[in-house]
Amino acid sequence: MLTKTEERYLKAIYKINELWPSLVSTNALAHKVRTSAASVTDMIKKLAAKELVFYEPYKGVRLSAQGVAIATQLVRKHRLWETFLVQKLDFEWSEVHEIAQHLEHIPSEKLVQQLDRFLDYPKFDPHGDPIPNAEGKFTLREQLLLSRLEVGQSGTLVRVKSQQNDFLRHLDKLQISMGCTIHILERENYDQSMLIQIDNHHTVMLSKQISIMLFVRPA
Amino acid sequence: MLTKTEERYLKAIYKINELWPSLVSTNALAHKVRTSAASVTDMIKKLAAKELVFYEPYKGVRLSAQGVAIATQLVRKHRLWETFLVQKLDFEWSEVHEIAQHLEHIPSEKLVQQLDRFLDYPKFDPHGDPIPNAEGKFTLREQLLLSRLEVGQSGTLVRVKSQQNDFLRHLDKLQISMGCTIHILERENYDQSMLIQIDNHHTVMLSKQISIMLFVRPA
DNA sequence: AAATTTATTTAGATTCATCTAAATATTTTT
DNA sequence: AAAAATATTTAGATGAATCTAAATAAATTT
Ligand SMILES: [Mn+2]
Ligand SMILES: [Mn+2]
Ligand SMILES: [Mn+2]
Ligand SMILES: [Mn+2]
Repeated sequence: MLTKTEERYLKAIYKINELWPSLVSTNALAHKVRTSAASVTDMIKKLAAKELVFYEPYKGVRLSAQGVAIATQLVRKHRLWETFLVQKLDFEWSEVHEIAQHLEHIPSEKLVQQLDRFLDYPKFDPHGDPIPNAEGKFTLREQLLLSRLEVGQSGTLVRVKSQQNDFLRHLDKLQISMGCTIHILERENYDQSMLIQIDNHHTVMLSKQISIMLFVRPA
Repeated sequence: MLTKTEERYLKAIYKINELWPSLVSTNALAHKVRTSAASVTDMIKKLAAKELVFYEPYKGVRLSAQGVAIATQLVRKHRLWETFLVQKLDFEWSEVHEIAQHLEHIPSEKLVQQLDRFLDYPKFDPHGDPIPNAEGKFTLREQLLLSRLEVGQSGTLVRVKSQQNDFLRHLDKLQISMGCTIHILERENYDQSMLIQIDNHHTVMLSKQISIMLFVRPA
């Protein structure tokens, strides 16, 4: 049995790897789990001893097949719980990440299995992230960054890149929600901000900072 | 914020007190949380320092008002989660206690609140235990031990006294379930076992060991 | 290629929850 | 009331996860 902390590290390595597919550095991991590099070195050794990661001193760390499997199950649990909180308990998408961080560590195969069934095997969580199935498999939808769309094009919001409370609440304020249609009206070359129209309705100005956090399926 | 361990101790004191309303001894508590008396003494001091318990060395410990409030909320969460697992996720009543032991420590006022609402404010959990409301209030139903019923009397099963997996599965095997009607057919004076009829249907022999674990509402 | 900067590891300390063994207090028995 | 048994506390140690500071390795700059 793994401790909650060991699980946290495994998932952190997995998530860093998602964005940057190579050896994960001690510092990157330390930043991700909000601890010191020294603590990371300790934990990495522990995980390596359990053969959940491959570790080369000074070079970095990567998950073993078993490590990937565990991390994937954690991601699965996390996203299922988020889906549950939004769909069944009427939580906002900005509130669920933090609670799911706790729930994902509840042990019980059957619990995940039944939760998945109860939710009718959802494929994506409230932030558009894919939910791995019991075997750890999931599919990615066609998606590209909103910032890549040209003037005149439009797309459907299918995924957000951050789970940060304040970011999601900001989207709420702009009335940007999952599945909405975004049409590019104008583009400022200087700072790459864009004027967009949402659901053929209201128009808002989006900074580059935000447009690079939104994934759309082009229309 | 309390650690999971501190919460466990508070709830343990609460539960011991439910059965035996007086100062809780170090040993009783040690037995309940499955640890050594020495560890209990340490933890008690910690809780006393936080004013969650009153502690007199060599005499025992009892919860402060704040301690009671916290313990009650834990019991509330535990029983709500058990109810959720049985009613929504199709778990057996024999499976839920262990999982709820974990879920009860998930922090979030809103989570409990919404869960309660989702379940439509249940008053009792799958084992017939009362669920405290958000203010910590709950009502006890009229109930007495099955072992107190006389031959000829009958009652409805409203509560079981143990959550042990093997005990509950044994009841399953005997087809004794919450809400069933139990009619006393015979009573053996020697070992206080009883022959009972369930739901006017099948008859089984019940040992004293079991009949003192079942609460019924007399018909 | 040497010097400097940055990243990583090691060493040593701290806190939490636990343990065993020893000391002490309380309760029960004789 | 003394002795014996039991319960509780204290003392000292351990493992997990963390920290800071120092040592060392690797990468970058000059
Ligand atoms: Mn999340
Ligand atoms: Mn998510
Ligand atoms: Mn229970
Ligand atoms: Mn219960």
